[in-house]
Amino acid sequence: MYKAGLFSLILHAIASPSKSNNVFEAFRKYIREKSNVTEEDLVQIEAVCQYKKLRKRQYLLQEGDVWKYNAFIVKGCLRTYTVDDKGNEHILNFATENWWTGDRESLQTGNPSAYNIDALEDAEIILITKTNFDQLCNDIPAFNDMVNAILQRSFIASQSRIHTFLSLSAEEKYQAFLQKYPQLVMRVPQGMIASYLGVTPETLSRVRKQSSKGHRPS
Amino acid sequence: MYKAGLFSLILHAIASPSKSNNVFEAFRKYIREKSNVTEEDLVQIEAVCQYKKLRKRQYLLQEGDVWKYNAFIVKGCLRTYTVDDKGNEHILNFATENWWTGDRESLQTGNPSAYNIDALEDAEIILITKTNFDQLCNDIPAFNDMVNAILQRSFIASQSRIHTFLSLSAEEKYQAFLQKYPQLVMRVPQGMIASYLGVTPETLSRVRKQSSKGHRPS
DNA sequence: GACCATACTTGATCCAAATCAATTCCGATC
DNA sequence: GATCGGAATTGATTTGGATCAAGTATGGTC
Repeated sequence: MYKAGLFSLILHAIASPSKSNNVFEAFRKYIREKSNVTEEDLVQIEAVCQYKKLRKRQYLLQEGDVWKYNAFIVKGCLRTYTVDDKGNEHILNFATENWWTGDRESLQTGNPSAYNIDALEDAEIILITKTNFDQLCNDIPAFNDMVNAILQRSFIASQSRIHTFLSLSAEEKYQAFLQKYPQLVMRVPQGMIASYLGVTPETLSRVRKQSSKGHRPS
Repeated sequence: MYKAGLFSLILHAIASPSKSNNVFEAFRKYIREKSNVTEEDLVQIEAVCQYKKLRKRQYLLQEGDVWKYNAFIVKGCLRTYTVDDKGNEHILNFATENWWTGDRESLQTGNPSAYNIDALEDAEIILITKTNFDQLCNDIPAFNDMVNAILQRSFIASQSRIHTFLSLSAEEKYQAFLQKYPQLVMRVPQGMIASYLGVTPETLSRVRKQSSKGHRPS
Protein backbone atom coordinates (compact mmCIF):
# COMPACT_ATOMS: atom_id res chain seq x y z
CA MET A 1 0.00 0.00 0.00
CA TYR A 2 2.57 2.49 1.06
CA LYS A 3 4.71 1.39 -1.84
CA ALA A 4 1.94 2.10 -4.31
CA GLY A 5 1.51 5.57 -2.90
CA LEU A 6 5.18 6.24 -3.29
CA PHE A 7 5.15 5.00 -6.85
CA SER A 8 2.37 7.35 -7.83
CA LEU A 9 4.28 10.22 -6.27
CA ILE A 10 7.16 9.37 -8.54
CA LEU A 11 4.78 9.24 -11.49
CA HIS A 12 3.78 12.77 -10.76
CA ALA A 13 7.29 14.03 -10.23
CA ILE A 14 8.89 12.88 -13.44
CA ALA A 15 8.00 14.29 -16.81
CA SER A 16 6.93 11.32 -18.91
CA PRO A 17 6.69 8.14 -16.87
CA SER A 18 6.49 4.95 -18.86
CA LYS A 19 3.05 4.14 -17.58
CA SER A 20 1.38 7.41 -18.45
CA ASN A 21 2.90 7.38 -21.91
CA ASN A 22 0.20 4.98 -22.93
CA VAL A 23 -2.30 7.21 -21.29
CA PHE A 24 -1.20 10.25 -23.20
CA GLU A 25 -1.09 8.24 -26.38
CA ALA A 26 -4.81 7.59 -26.03
CA PHE A 27 -5.40 11.29 -25.44
CA ARG A 28 -3.22 12.21 -28.41
CA LYS A 29 -5.14 9.81 -30.61
CA TYR A 30 -8.41 11.35 -29.54
CA ILE A 31 -7.26 14.88 -30.23
CA ARG A 32 -5.79 14.01 -33.60
CA GLU A 33 -9.08 12.45 -34.62
CA LYS A 34 -11.20 15.31 -33.42
CA SER A 35 -9.11 18.28 -34.51
CA ASN A 36 -6.39 19.56 -36.79
CA VAL A 37 -3.78 20.35 -34.18
CA THR A 38 -0.15 20.03 -35.17
CA GLU A 39 2.36 17.82 -33.39
CA GLU A 40 3.83 20.91 -31.79
CA ASP A 41 0.41 21.82 -30.46
CA LEU A 42 0.19 18.36 -28.96
CA VAL A 43 3.42 18.93 -27.12
CA GLN A 44 2.03 22.12 -25.68
CA ILE A 45 -1.16 20.37 -24.69
CA GLU A 46 0.61 17.48 -23.00
CA ALA A 47 2.79 19.87 -21.08
CA VAL A 48 -0.21 20.96 -19.01
CA CYS A 49 -1.83 17.56 -18.57
CA GLN A 50 -2.01 15.97 -15.17
CA TYR A 51 -2.54 12.27 -14.81
CA LYS A 52 -4.84 10.83 -12.19
CA LYS A 53 -5.89 7.35 -11.21
CA LEU A 54 -9.12 6.66 -9.41
CA ARG A 55 -10.11 3.41 -7.85
CA LYS A 56 -13.70 2.26 -7.96
CA ARG A 57 -15.87 4.37 -5.65
CA GLN A 58 -13.30 7.14 -5.34
CA TYR A 59 -14.43 10.69 -5.87
CA LEU A 60 -13.21 12.99 -8.56
CA LEU A 61 -15.39 15.78 -7.20
CA GLN A 62 -17.51 16.09 -4.10
CA GLU A 63 -20.50 18.33 -3.56
CA GLY A 64 -19.39 21.58 -2.01
CA ASP A 65 -15.95 21.61 -3.57
CA VAL A 66 -15.05 23.98 -6.35
CA TRP A 67 -14.22 22.24 -9.60
CA LYS A 68 -11.17 23.58 -11.40
CA TYR A 69 -10.39 21.25 -14.28
CA ASN A 70 -11.39 19.74 -17.51
CA ALA A 71 -11.22 15.98 -17.17
CA PHE A 72 -10.67 13.56 -20.01
CA ILE A 73 -11.34 9.90 -19.33
CA VAL A 74 -8.74 7.53 -20.69
CA LYS A 75 -10.11 4.47 -19.00
CA GLY A 76 -13.00 3.59 -16.74
CA CYS A 77 -16.48 4.85 -16.11
CA LEU A 78 -17.60 7.76 -13.94
CA ARG A 79 -20.92 9.22 -12.96
CA THR A 80 -22.13 12.68 -11.98
CA TYR A 81 -24.92 12.73 -9.44
CA THR A 82 -26.62 14.51 -6.58
CA VAL A 83 -28.07 13.20 -3.36
CA ASP A 84 -31.37 14.67 -2.18
CA ASP A 85 -32.80 15.16 1.32
CA LYS A 86 -34.18 11.66 1.40
CA GLY A 87 -30.82 10.20 0.45
CA ASN A 88 -31.86 9.35 -3.09
CA GLU A 89 -29.21 9.62 -5.74
CA HIS A 90 -29.98 11.33 -9.04
CA ILE A 91 -27.56 10.56 -11.83
CA LEU A 92 -27.02 13.37 -14.30
CA ASN A 93 -24.67 11.50 -16.56
CA PHE A 94 -22.21 8.72 -17.11
CA ALA A 95 -18.86 9.21 -18.76
CA THR A 96 -16.53 6.58 -20.20
CA GLU A 97 -13.42 6.39 -22.35
CA ASN A 98 -12.91 9.36 -24.66
CA TRP A 99 -15.48 11.50 -22.93
CA TRP A 100 -15.00 14.58 -20.84
CA THR A 101 -16.44 15.10 -17.43
CA GLY A 102 -16.51 17.69 -14.67
CA ASP A 103 -18.87 20.40 -13.52
CA ARG A 104 -18.97 23.16 -16.07
CA GLU A 105 -21.10 25.33 -13.84
CA SER A 106 -18.72 25.31 -10.89
CA LEU A 107 -15.78 25.71 -13.25
CA GLN A 108 -17.41 28.71 -14.85
CA THR A 109 -18.73 30.49 -11.79
CA GLY A 110 -16.19 29.43 -9.20
CA ASN A 111 -19.05 28.42 -6.92
CA PRO A 112 -19.02 25.18 -4.96
CA SER A 113 -20.36 22.31 -7.00
CA ALA A 114 -23.80 20.83 -6.41
CA TYR A 115 -22.63 17.54 -7.89
CA ASN A 116 -20.62 14.50 -6.96
CA ILE A 117 -18.48 12.67 -9.48
CA ASP A 118 -17.11 9.26 -8.67
CA ALA A 119 -15.68 6.23 -10.39
CA LEU A 120 -17.85 3.20 -11.11
CA GLU A 121 -14.72 1.31 -12.14
CA ASP A 122 -11.03 1.91 -11.66
CA ALA A 123 -10.28 4.84 -13.90
CA GLU A 124 -7.49 6.81 -15.48
CA ILE A 125 -8.00 10.44 -16.14
CA ILE A 126 -6.22 13.42 -17.60
CA LEU A 127 -6.80 16.71 -15.88
CA ILE A 128 -6.14 20.18 -17.25
CA THR A 129 -6.71 23.19 -15.04
CA LYS A 130 -9.11 25.83 -16.27
CA THR A 131 -6.34 28.38 -16.57
CA ASN A 132 -4.21 26.10 -18.70
CA PHE A 133 -7.20 24.94 -20.68
CA ASP A 134 -8.26 28.48 -21.50
CA GLN A 135 -4.70 29.20 -22.54
CA LEU A 136 -4.75 26.24 -24.90
CA CYS A 137 -8.01 27.47 -26.38
CA ASN A 138 -6.46 30.87 -26.95
CA ASP A 139 -3.21 29.62 -28.39
CA ILE A 140 -4.52 26.80 -30.55
CA PRO A 141 -7.56 27.65 -32.67
CA ALA A 142 -8.00 24.03 -33.73
CA PHE A 143 -8.17 23.02 -30.08
CA ASN A 144 -10.69 25.73 -29.42
CA ASP A 145 -12.82 24.52 -32.32
CA MET A 146 -12.70 20.97 -31.02
CA VAL A 147 -13.79 22.07 -27.59
CA ASN A 148 -16.68 24.00 -29.01
CA ALA A 149 -17.77 21.13 -31.18
CA ILE A 150 -17.83 18.91 -28.11
CA LEU A 151 -19.85 21.46 -26.18
CA GLN A 152 -22.24 21.75 -29.08
CA ARG A 153 -22.77 18.01 -29.17
CA SER A 154 -23.23 17.87 -25.43
CA PHE A 155 -25.87 20.53 -25.64
CA ILE A 156 -27.73 18.75 -28.40
CA ALA A 157 -27.63 15.51 -26.42
CA SER A 158 -28.97 17.20 -23.34
CA GLN A 159 -31.84 18.76 -25.30
CA SER A 160 -32.70 15.32 -26.51
CA ARG A 161 -32.63 13.97 -22.97
CA ILE A 162 -34.99 16.73 -21.87
CA HIS A 163 -37.32 15.72 -24.64
CA THR A 164 -37.18 12.20 -23.28
CA PHE A 165 -38.45 13.36 -19.90
CA LEU A 166 -41.24 15.37 -21.48
CA SER A 167 -42.59 12.70 -23.74
CA LEU A 168 -41.61 9.15 -22.81
CA SER A 169 -42.83 6.55 -20.31
CA ALA A 170 -40.47 4.54 -18.11
CA GLU A 171 -40.41 1.73 -20.63
CA GLU A 172 -39.83 4.03 -23.57
CA LYS A 173 -37.04 5.85 -21.80
CA TYR A 174 -35.33 2.54 -21.13
CA GLN A 175 -35.67 1.43 -24.74
CA ALA A 176 -34.25 4.73 -25.91
CA PHE A 177 -31.36 4.31 -23.51
CA LEU A 178 -30.66 0.84 -24.86
CA GLN A 179 -30.56 2.25 -28.37
CA LYS A 180 -28.34 5.16 -27.52
CA TYR A 181 -25.91 3.60 -25.06
CA PRO A 182 -25.86 -0.17 -25.56
CA GLN A 183 -22.33 -0.47 -24.16
CA LEU A 184 -23.31 1.28 -20.93
CA VAL A 185 -26.04 -1.21 -20.18
CA MET A 186 -23.41 -3.89 -19.72
CA ARG A 187 -21.10 -1.77 -17.60
CA VAL A 188 -23.37 0.13 -15.29
CA PRO A 189 -25.43 -1.38 -12.46
CA GLN A 190 -29.07 -1.46 -13.34
CA GLY A 191 -30.12 0.63 -10.38
CA MET A 192 -27.94 3.44 -11.63
CA ILE A 193 -29.49 3.32 -15.04
CA ALA A 194 -32.84 3.59 -13.31
CA SER A 195 -31.62 6.67 -11.50
CA TYR A 196 -30.35 8.17 -14.76
CA LEU A 197 -33.77 7.60 -16.33
CA GLY A 198 -35.59 9.09 -13.37
CA VAL A 199 -37.34 5.90 -12.26
CA THR A 200 -36.87 3.58 -9.28
CA PRO A 201 -34.84 0.36 -9.50
CA GLU A 202 -38.03 -1.63 -8.89
CA THR A 203 -39.75 0.02 -11.82
CA LEU A 204 -36.84 -0.61 -14.14
CA SER A 205 -36.71 -4.23 -13.09
CA ARG A 206 -40.39 -4.65 -13.92
CA VAL A 207 -40.05 -2.78 -17.19
CA ARG A 208 -37.29 -5.13 -18.28
CA LYS A 209 -39.29 -8.18 -17.31
CA GLN A 210 -42.25 -6.93 -19.28
CA SER A 211 -40.33 -6.07 -22.41
CA SER A 212 -38.44 -9.37 -22.37
CA LYS A 213 -41.81 -11.10 -22.42
CA GLY A 214 -42.74 -9.21 -25.57
CA HIS A 215 -39.72 -10.14 -27.66
CA ARG A 216 -38.93 -13.76 -28.63
CA PRO A 217 -41.47 -15.54 -26.43
CA SER A 218 -39.11 -18.54 -26.74
CA MET B 1 -53.06 43.64 -46.11
CA TYR B 2 -51.58 43.71 -49.57
CA LYS B 3 -50.06 47.06 -48.77
CA ALA B 4 -48.36 45.70 -45.70
CA GLY B 5 -46.86 42.90 -47.77
CA LEU B 6 -45.53 45.39 -50.26
CA PHE B 7 -44.05 47.50 -47.50
CA SER B 8 -42.16 44.61 -46.01
CA LEU B 9 -40.79 43.76 -49.45
CA ILE B 10 -39.39 47.25 -49.62
CA LEU B 11 -37.94 46.82 -46.15
CA HIS B 12 -36.05 43.86 -47.40
CA ALA B 13 -34.88 45.51 -50.55
CA ILE B 14 -33.29 48.63 -49.12
CA ALA B 15 -30.19 48.55 -46.99
CA SER B 16 -31.11 50.19 -43.72
CA PRO B 17 -34.81 50.93 -43.50
CA SER B 18 -35.84 53.31 -40.78
CA LYS B 19 -37.86 50.68 -38.99
CA SER B 20 -35.21 47.99 -38.75
CA ASN B 21 -32.66 50.52 -37.57
CA ASN B 22 -34.21 50.25 -34.16
CA VAL B 23 -34.11 46.53 -34.48
CA PHE B 24 -30.43 46.47 -35.26
CA GLU B 25 -29.77 48.96 -32.52
CA ALA B 26 -31.13 46.44 -30.00
CA PHE B 27 -28.93 43.75 -31.51
CA ARG B 28 -25.89 46.03 -31.47
CA LYS B 29 -26.52 46.88 -27.86
CA TYR B 30 -26.69 43.19 -26.98
CA ILE B 31 -23.46 42.37 -28.76
CA ARG B 32 -21.62 45.32 -27.26
CA GLU B 33 -22.64 44.21 -23.82
CA LYS B 34 -21.74 40.59 -24.34
CA SER B 35 -18.49 40.95 -26.24
CA ASN B 36 -15.56 43.15 -27.14
CA VAL B 37 -16.27 43.56 -30.82
CA THR B 38 -15.22 46.79 -32.48
CA GLU B 39 -17.57 49.10 -34.32
CA GLU B 40 -16.11 47.82 -37.59
CA ASP B 41 -16.94 44.29 -36.53
CA LEU B 42 -20.47 45.41 -35.89
CA VAL B 43 -20.71 46.71 -39.42
CA GLN B 44 -19.59 43.33 -40.72
CA ILE B 45 -22.09 41.57 -38.51
CA GLU B 46 -24.99 43.74 -39.55
CA ALA B 47 -24.13 43.24 -43.19
CA VAL B 48 -25.24 39.61 -42.95
CA CYS B 49 -28.29 40.10 -40.76
CA GLN B 50 -31.73 39.45 -42.13
CA TYR B 51 -34.75 40.92 -40.48
CA LYS B 52 -37.93 38.95 -40.02
CA LYS B 53 -41.30 39.68 -38.50
CA LEU B 54 -43.58 36.99 -37.22
CA ARG B 55 -47.13 37.41 -36.20
CA LYS B 56 -48.54 35.46 -33.29
CA ARG B 57 -48.93 31.78 -34.14
CA GLN B 58 -46.65 32.01 -37.18
CA TYR B 59 -43.93 29.44 -37.56
CA LEU B 60 -40.24 30.19 -37.62
CA LEU B 61 -39.50 26.50 -38.18
CA GLN B 62 -41.70 23.51 -38.84
CA GLU B 63 -40.93 19.89 -38.12
CA GLY B 64 -39.41 18.27 -41.16
CA ASP B 65 -37.75 21.42 -42.47
CA VAL B 66 -34.01 21.92 -42.30
CA TRP B 67 -32.98 24.82 -40.11
CA LYS B 68 -30.28 27.04 -41.55
CA TYR B 69 -29.93 30.06 -39.30
CA ASN B 70 -29.07 31.48 -35.98
CA ALA B 71 -32.00 33.54 -34.79
CA PHE B 72 -31.79 36.43 -32.37
CA ILE B 73 -35.02 37.67 -30.87
CA VAL B 74 -35.39 41.42 -30.76
CA LYS B 75 -38.98 41.41 -29.67
CA GLY B 76 -41.63 38.86 -28.80
CA CYS B 77 -41.72 35.38 -27.41
CA LEU B 78 -41.26 32.06 -29.21
CA ARG B 79 -41.43 28.44 -28.22
CA THR B 80 -39.75 25.26 -29.46
CA TYR B 81 -41.89 22.15 -29.22
CA THR B 82 -42.80 18.77 -30.61
CA VAL B 83 -46.15 17.10 -31.11
CA ASP B 84 -46.44 13.41 -30.26
CA ASP B 85 -48.65 10.68 -31.71
CA LYS B 86 -51.50 11.54 -29.39
CA GLY B 87 -51.33 15.18 -30.43
CA ASN B 88 -49.77 16.35 -27.18
CA GLU B 89 -47.35 19.23 -27.40
CA HIS B 90 -44.06 19.07 -25.51
CA ILE B 91 -42.36 22.42 -25.08
CA LEU B 92 -38.59 22.29 -25.05
CA ASN B 93 -38.03 25.94 -24.43
CA PHE B 94 -39.25 29.47 -24.57
CA ALA B 95 -37.22 32.33 -25.95
CA THR B 96 -37.77 36.05 -25.52
CA GLU B 97 -35.94 39.32 -26.15
CA ASN B 98 -32.17 39.02 -26.27
CA TRP B 99 -32.20 35.25 -26.52
CA TRP B 100 -31.26 33.06 -29.41
CA THR B 101 -33.40 30.32 -30.82
CA GLY B 102 -33.36 27.70 -33.56
CA ASP B 103 -32.55 24.03 -33.82
CA ARG B 104 -28.85 23.48 -33.27
CA GLU B 105 -29.16 19.83 -34.17
CA SER B 106 -30.70 20.38 -37.58
CA LEU B 107 -28.33 23.27 -38.21
CA GLN B 108 -25.36 21.10 -37.37
CA THR B 109 -26.32 17.90 -39.15
CA GLY B 110 -28.36 19.25 -42.02
CA ASN B 111 -31.11 16.79 -41.13
CA PRO B 112 -34.77 17.79 -41.04
CA SER B 113 -35.74 19.22 -37.70
CA ALA B 114 -37.81 17.30 -35.18
CA TYR B 115 -39.02 20.55 -33.68
CA ASN B 116 -41.48 23.31 -34.35
CA ILE B 117 -40.79 26.89 -33.44
CA ASP B 118 -43.57 29.44 -33.45
CA ALA B 119 -44.37 32.85 -32.08
CA LEU B 120 -46.49 33.23 -28.95
CA GLU B 121 -46.64 36.96 -29.60
CA ASP B 122 -45.87 39.13 -32.59
CA ALA B 123 -42.12 38.98 -32.88
CA GLU B 124 -39.15 40.60 -34.56
CA ILE B 125 -36.15 38.51 -35.29
CA ILE B 126 -32.71 38.77 -36.77
CA LEU B 127 -31.54 35.82 -38.82
CA ILE B 128 -28.00 34.98 -39.81
CA THR B 129 -27.37 32.01 -42.07
CA LYS B 130 -25.06 29.30 -40.78
CA THR B 131 -22.51 30.06 -43.48
CA ASN B 132 -22.38 33.73 -42.62
CA PHE B 133 -22.45 33.01 -38.92
CA ASP B 134 -19.49 30.64 -39.14
CA GLN B 135 -17.67 33.27 -41.15
CA LEU B 136 -18.28 35.83 -38.42
CA CYS B 137 -16.97 33.38 -35.85
CA ASN B 138 -13.83 32.89 -37.90
CA ASP B 139 -13.23 36.53 -38.64
CA ILE B 140 -14.10 38.00 -35.28
CA PRO B 141 -12.60 36.20 -32.28
CA ALA B 142 -14.62 38.29 -29.84
CA PHE B 143 -17.80 37.21 -31.60
CA ASN B 144 -16.70 33.61 -31.45
CA ASP B 145 -16.04 33.92 -27.74
CA MET B 146 -19.45 35.41 -27.16
CA VAL B 147 -21.13 32.61 -29.06
CA ASN B 148 -19.28 30.00 -27.05
CA ALA B 149 -20.12 31.68 -23.78
CA ILE B 150 -23.77 31.59 -24.76
CA LEU B 151 -23.57 27.93 -25.68
CA GLN B 152 -21.84 27.22 -22.40
CA ARG B 153 -24.61 28.92 -20.45
CA SER B 154 -27.27 27.13 -22.44
CA PHE B 155 -25.67 23.82 -21.65
CA ILE B 156 -25.45 24.58 -17.96
CA ALA B 157 -29.10 25.62 -17.93
CA SER B 158 -30.14 22.46 -19.66
CA GLN B 159 -28.21 20.31 -17.19
CA SER B 160 -30.05 22.08 -14.44
CA ARG B 161 -33.36 21.42 -16.14
CA ILE B 162 -32.52 17.73 -16.40
CA HIS B 163 -31.82 17.74 -12.70
CA THR B 164 -35.24 19.22 -12.21
CA PHE B 165 -36.88 16.28 -13.94
CA LEU B 166 -34.86 13.80 -11.92
CA SER B 167 -35.52 15.21 -8.52
CA LEU B 168 -38.53 17.51 -8.28
CA SER B 169 -42.29 17.02 -7.95
CA ALA B 170 -44.80 18.93 -10.07
CA GLU B 171 -45.16 21.57 -7.40
CA GLU B 172 -41.43 21.92 -6.89
CA LYS B 173 -40.80 22.22 -10.60
CA TYR B 174 -43.34 25.02 -10.79
CA GLN B 175 -41.81 26.87 -7.86
CA ALA B 176 -38.38 26.55 -9.44
CA PHE B 177 -39.78 27.90 -12.69
CA LEU B 178 -41.29 30.88 -10.88
CA GLN B 179 -37.92 31.63 -9.34
CA LYS B 180 -35.98 31.27 -12.55
CA TYR B 181 -38.33 32.88 -15.06
CA PRO B 182 -40.74 35.20 -13.23
CA GLN B 183 -41.26 37.33 -16.34
CA LEU B 184 -42.31 34.35 -18.41
CA VAL B 185 -45.09 33.44 -16.02
CA MET B 186 -46.88 36.61 -16.96
CA ARG B 187 -46.36 36.26 -20.69
CA VAL B 188 -46.92 32.61 -21.41
CA PRO B 189 -50.27 30.79 -21.19
CA GLN B 190 -50.37 28.53 -18.17
CA GLY B 191 -50.97 25.41 -20.18
CA MET B 192 -47.72 25.96 -22.02
CA ILE B 193 -45.81 26.32 -18.81
CA ALA B 194 -47.35 23.02 -17.76
CA SER B 195 -46.11 21.46 -20.96
CA TYR B 196 -42.63 22.89 -20.40
CA LEU B 197 -42.60 21.39 -16.92
CA GLY B 198 -43.81 18.03 -18.16
CA VAL B 199 -47.16 18.07 -16.37
CA THR B 200 -50.76 18.44 -17.56
CA PRO B 201 -52.58 21.79 -17.46
CA GLU B 202 -54.96 20.34 -14.88
CA THR B 203 -52.14 19.39 -12.59
CA LEU B 204 -50.53 22.81 -12.85
CA SER B 205 -53.82 24.47 -12.11
CA ARG B 206 -54.22 22.39 -8.96
CA VAL B 207 -50.63 22.94 -7.92
CA ARG B 208 -51.12 26.68 -8.12
CA LYS B 209 -54.34 26.55 -6.15
CA GLN B 210 -52.65 24.51 -3.45
CA SER B 211 -49.61 26.71 -3.12
CA SER B 212 -51.68 29.90 -3.07
CA LYS B 213 -53.52 28.46 -0.07
CA GLY B 214 -50.22 28.04 1.74
CA HIS B 215 -48.98 31.62 1.39
CA ARG B 216 -50.80 34.59 2.89
CA PRO B 217 -54.09 32.92 3.85
CA SER B 218 -55.58 36.44 3.57
C1' DG C 1 -16.45 -23.18 -0.05
C1' DA C 2 -18.84 -20.38 3.62
C1' DC C 3 -20.16 -15.71 4.54
C1' DC C 4 -21.47 -11.24 3.90
C1' DA C 5 -22.90 -7.19 1.60
C1' DT C 6 -25.03 -5.34 -2.24
C1' DA C 7 -27.90 -5.62 -6.21
C1' DC C 8 -31.84 -7.36 -8.28
C1' DT C 9 -36.49 -9.35 -8.27
C1' DT C 10 -41.11 -9.93 -6.88
C1' DG C 11 -45.34 -8.89 -4.45
C1' DA C 12 -48.74 -5.80 -2.01
C1' DT C 13 -50.19 -1.36 -1.29
C1' DC C 14 -50.31 3.57 -1.90
C1' DC C 15 -50.18 7.97 -4.07
C1' DA C 16 -49.12 11.77 -7.35
C1' DA C 17 -50.41 12.92 -11.44
C1' DA C 18 -53.03 11.60 -15.73
C1' DT C 19 -57.28 11.17 -17.83
C1' DC C 20 -62.04 12.05 -18.61
C1' DA C 21 -65.69 15.25 -18.20
C1' DA C 22 -68.14 19.39 -17.12
C1' DT C 23 -68.32 24.08 -15.98
C1' DT C 24 -66.64 28.74 -15.64
C1' DC C 25 -63.82 32.42 -17.08
C1' DC C 26 -62.06 35.47 -20.19
C1' DG C 27 -60.54 38.11 -24.25
C1' DA C 28 -61.34 38.77 -29.02
C1' DT C 29 -64.76 39.88 -32.59
C1' DC C 30 -69.03 41.40 -34.59
C1' DG D 1 -72.64 44.50 -24.92
C1' DA D 2 -73.85 39.82 -26.93
C1' DT D 3 -71.48 35.93 -28.62
C1' DC D 4 -68.08 32.68 -29.38
C1' DG D 5 -63.89 29.86 -28.73
C1' DG D 6 -59.96 28.81 -26.32
C1' DA D 7 -57.98 28.65 -21.57
C1' DA D 8 -58.34 27.67 -16.89
C1' DT D 9 -60.69 25.54 -13.07
C1' DT D 10 -62.87 21.92 -10.67
C1' DG D 11 -64.52 17.26 -9.79
C1' DA D 12 -64.51 12.10 -10.29
C1' DT D 13 -61.94 8.30 -11.56
C1' DT D 14 -58.01 5.75 -13.15
C1' DT D 15 -53.29 4.53 -13.52
C1' DG D 16 -48.22 4.40 -13.89
C1' DG D 17 -44.89 4.34 -11.02
C1' DA D 18 -43.36 4.93 -5.99
C1' DT D 19 -42.98 2.96 -1.68
C1' DC D 20 -42.69 -0.66 1.60
C1' DA D 21 -41.35 -5.25 2.49
C1' DA D 22 -39.59 -9.77 1.69
C1' DG D 23 -37.09 -12.88 -0.74
C1' DT D 24 -33.26 -14.34 -4.09
C1' DA D 25 -29.27 -14.07 -6.59
C1' DT D 26 -24.30 -12.73 -7.04
C1' DG D 27 -19.82 -11.22 -6.56
C1' DG D 28 -16.04 -10.26 -3.40
C1' DT D 29 -13.47 -11.65 0.80
C1' DC D 30 -11.61 -14.58 4.38
